[in-house]
Amino acid sequence: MPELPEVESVLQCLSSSSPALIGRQVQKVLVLRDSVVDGDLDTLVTALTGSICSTIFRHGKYLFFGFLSSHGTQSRWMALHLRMTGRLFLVPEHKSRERHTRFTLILDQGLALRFDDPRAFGRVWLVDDPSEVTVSLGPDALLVTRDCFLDRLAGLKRQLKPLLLDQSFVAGIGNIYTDEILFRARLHPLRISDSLTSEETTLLYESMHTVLEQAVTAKGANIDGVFEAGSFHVQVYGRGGKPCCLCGTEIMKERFGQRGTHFCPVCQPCV
DNA sequence: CACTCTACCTGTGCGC
DNA sequence: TGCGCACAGGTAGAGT
Repeated sequence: MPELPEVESVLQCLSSSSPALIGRQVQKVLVLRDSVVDGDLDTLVTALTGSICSTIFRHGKYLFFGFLSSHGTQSRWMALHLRMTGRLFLVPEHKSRERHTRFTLILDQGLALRFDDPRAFGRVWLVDDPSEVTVSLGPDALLVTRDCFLDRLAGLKRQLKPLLLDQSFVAGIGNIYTDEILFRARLHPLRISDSLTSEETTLLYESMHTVLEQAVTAKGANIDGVFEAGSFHVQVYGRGGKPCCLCGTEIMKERFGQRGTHFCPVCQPCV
């Protein structure tokens, strides 16, 4: 599932590819499944056709593509969320369609930006300004400073797992990295945020930062070979019943808040 | 405010 | 072999 590190990897791939996405003009918009577009489909197709991609950035798990109209400076933005199984590729135009391709921008120079998504949860939509989306998000989990993190934590009384998953607290962390962060911080997923000592709070921030930095460097997670994209090795996610890499105890898998949660009952004691 | 549940999707892997 | 079904999970929105 693409979380912050995987989305960052997509961004860096699109930004560094040559020939680049930036500067490409959209010749045609192919919508192969209508539900991929949130909002009015015709409006999006009309706005993007003929426009030129001028910038790309990421906030949490969201990607934003800036477009300039070919005749003026009016800018529109395409927001995109990969959800669980979405993938983005900049490909030669003749490879612009696969079995699960939902949406494609046919570009100049024989290129295409292709959005594949087997489970079809991912979405693209048009916004006048990215802030329409980011206003409801917390700061990016990779960029948030320790002081800002501690400020946002203060006064909250919430279970750590749902808190880290809450995109309005910090943006970018999903189910996999939540489990990895809490394992590294040696904190039980159901610990209440206001019960943490200041040392534990700092450890939580440092763990979040370290795990995300390492995963970005590794270009995403590698989960028992399921994900080919990255090489970040998970220590608890998907390892229920297997030995903890620190103490050898069996990793537990339980459902907390409708989500599979993996943790070591010894390294992450319930308090 | 904090939490729970449901809907949205479809490929995978299990039991029978 | 093949069928049915639980499961995976990010987000929105409604409910407790």
